[in-house]
Amino acid sequence: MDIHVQIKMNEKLFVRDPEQSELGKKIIQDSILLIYNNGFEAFTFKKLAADIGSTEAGIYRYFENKHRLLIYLTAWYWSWLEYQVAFQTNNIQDPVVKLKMIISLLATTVEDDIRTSYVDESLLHQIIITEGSKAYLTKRVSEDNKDHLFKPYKDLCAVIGKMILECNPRYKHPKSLASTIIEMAHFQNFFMNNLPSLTDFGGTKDEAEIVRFLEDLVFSSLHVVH
Amino acid sequence: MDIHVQIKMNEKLFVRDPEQSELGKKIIQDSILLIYNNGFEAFTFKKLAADIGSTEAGIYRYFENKHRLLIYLTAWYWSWLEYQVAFQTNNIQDPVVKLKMIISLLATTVEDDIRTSYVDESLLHQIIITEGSKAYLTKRVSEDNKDHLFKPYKDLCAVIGKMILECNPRYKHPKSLASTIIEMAHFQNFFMNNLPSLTDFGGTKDEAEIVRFLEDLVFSSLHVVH
DNA sequence: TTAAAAAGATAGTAACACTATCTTTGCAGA
DNA sequence: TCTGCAAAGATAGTGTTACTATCTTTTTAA
Repeated sequence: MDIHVQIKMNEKLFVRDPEQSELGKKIIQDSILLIYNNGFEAFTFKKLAADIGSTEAGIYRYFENKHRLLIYLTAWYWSWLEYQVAFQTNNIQDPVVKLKMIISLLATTVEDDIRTSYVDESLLHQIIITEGSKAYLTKRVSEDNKDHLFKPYKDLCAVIGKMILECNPRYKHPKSLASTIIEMAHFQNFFMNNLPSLTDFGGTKDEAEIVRFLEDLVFSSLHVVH
Repeated sequence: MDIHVQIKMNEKLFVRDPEQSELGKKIIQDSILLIYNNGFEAFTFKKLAADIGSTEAGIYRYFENKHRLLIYLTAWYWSWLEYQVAFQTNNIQDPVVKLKMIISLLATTVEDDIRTSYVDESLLHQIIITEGSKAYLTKRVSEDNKDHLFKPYKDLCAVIGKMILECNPRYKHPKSLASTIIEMAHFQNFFMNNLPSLTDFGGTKDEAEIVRFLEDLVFSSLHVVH
């Protein structure tokens, strides 16, 4: 089987669709590498262009600026993760088991999905942990939100919210609990590796502990035994 | 009573202590205003200098760069909040009541503390919500952490962690739950106001609902009735 | 009174974040 | 095979940002 998963992205995320050309794909591939290695602050279109043997102006033909590229990467990641969730929870009936699967997908190192040739999901996952929230923590959030740039994130949150209600239809804050799970899956990971005293996992640095923490948090809140 | 609260800051946070001069205090006061109004990305030392009628070089005599200034502001805020927590929970015996007080302090709009003349805590609170995590979400975290720049945040987290254990000594993840409370008090507020579909408070936009969400989250996890 | 610390004034540089324009390449249809 | 047009490459230029340096003036504290 030689299946390629392609994710249809909102057209406002780019100037020219990077999935439609070799240069576009190289921009995605190498920007992931560069941001992963040097961080988003140190990342520039000039360095990216040099890396892929193109020019600054060439990159600008695909993305308005580096912030838009970051939003693109996060949107891509959340879309891909929602697909993973749908795929991995398919045929599971028990919403508690489903929710556990989602927590595990969120909080555990992802492997590179070979069906998406030019995106290294495991690097992208690390980028989302460190840089993801910078996509929306800006003065422009509302405008960007009107352009539906955060739809994949919100969709995933809605999916998780629904599953929470399936576990306990009387729970009062499904969406807030969903966004808490998503954010904390990443923040606890970041803290564990960089500011360990903010977590209880500094000793082992084991992602499985984050999963246990989140499961306990969620199912205690839902008053569901797991 | 004319009491002035002064917070002793780590010397690595600045080049010259801004609390020791008029210019320094103006830098703090006006940087808060500027970042509040335009966001951290658009904030520059040049604009700040123009605003306070000084020069760019003048600002650099106090802070190495704008990122250090942001770390300073966040460190100041967390120190001030820990003081608030100590003050407001003094004479309360019941750890559950104490924890509720902390949640309320974290998640509710703060009023400007008149004892700190040049810092507007209510604006600073808003800045911390939007820009706070950018202080540590960088490639430099570990180095900055070695210089103890995040100590006030970690101290507050430790205080909350202790109180969690007072409520339930057998709870397994006090520090992670503490950092979750802190982060979510802010993120749910940001989401409520900017990406409301990520929360259950989009309709009312009422901070009291965030408090209820967090209390339910915490006391469910601790298996404590509140 | 004096000297040294702080602040002000001014200038300069490298990198960043773009925009513009012109040329070359590749490829699809007539 | 020719033609036309879109994508990419090459090059240049501009305003801003993020600093650093140096010199002068003002303030302050011994």
